[in-house]
Amino acid sequence: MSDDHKRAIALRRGDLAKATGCNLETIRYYEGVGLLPPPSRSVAGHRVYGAEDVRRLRFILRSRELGFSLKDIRGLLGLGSGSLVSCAEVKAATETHLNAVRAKIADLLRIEAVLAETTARCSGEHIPECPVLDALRNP
Amino acid sequence: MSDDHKRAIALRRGDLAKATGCNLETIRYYEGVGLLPPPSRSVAGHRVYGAEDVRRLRFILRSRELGFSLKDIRGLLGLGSGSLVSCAEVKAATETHLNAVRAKIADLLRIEAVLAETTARCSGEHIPECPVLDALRNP
DNA sequence: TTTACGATCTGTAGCAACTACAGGAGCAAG
DNA sequence: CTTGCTCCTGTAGTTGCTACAGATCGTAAA
Repeated sequence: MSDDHKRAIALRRGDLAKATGCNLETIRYYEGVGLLPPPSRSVAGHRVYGAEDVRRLRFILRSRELGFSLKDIRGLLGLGSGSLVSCAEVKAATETHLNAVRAKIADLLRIEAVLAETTARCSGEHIPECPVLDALRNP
Repeated sequence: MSDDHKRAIALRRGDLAKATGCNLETIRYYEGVGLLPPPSRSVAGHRVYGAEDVRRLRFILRSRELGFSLKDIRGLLGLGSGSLVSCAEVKAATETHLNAVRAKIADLLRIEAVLAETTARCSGEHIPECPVLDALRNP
């Protein structure tokens, strides 16, 4: 009478993949790296998942969409050490990540400016010296 | 009398690394993947580089800074197949890459908006439900 | 019942683009 | 001659998957 007192849903790996949009093999991978707990098994040894696994995997995938690394996500899930992640800790992790994202955006904007400028200067004709190649040659 | 008619400079691997700012091991790696040609060797078997190697490695590093993949760079260097990369081909490759960069920027801006909004909504206090975790849970 | 097809199981190898080590030699200075 | 740096080779680790190979399992039609 412990586990699920409601009629438990039982999903196979392919079902979980479809339910979450996750790649089939990635599920096994996440189990391997400890993001998903080892699920119970059918008599034949097939993995059997429940509603909690769906929620957890959705959380992981959503975090990945937002650019968190698997290490970050381990933290968000409270698998780091002391467990029981506090709201403040999650906020801190998110802010750190936000800074990293902003840094990357700044990087890419600089790159974009250089690329846009160089291609704009290039006619595509057979000119003695190519400004694009020049830009690559001269930092 | 062929190779270098000027007094050739002779750099060891560490010298080339310093001259370009490239990591020492990366030089060997680039040789392995065919971006740098196998250099001549000293009697003892040590790699010996010249001015052309410095130019080529600088070109590679600069391209990497701008986010080109090694595959892209192989193309820019004309190692693909028919060699002799035309200005138009370089321009096309650069524009393709520019589009990819812009797409990535757009991605990151969306991510940034979500992260900024969620952390703004979070006080860091012990509130029943954490809006950051909610945001991760509900796509 | 048999047979076929799909889904699942395991382990392992591959991708990018490096980085870092282990264990052995070379070379210059004190 | 010894110390200490550089260099040599090959290989393993990183991150986040993805894709096989070869075996087994579950189900549905013939």
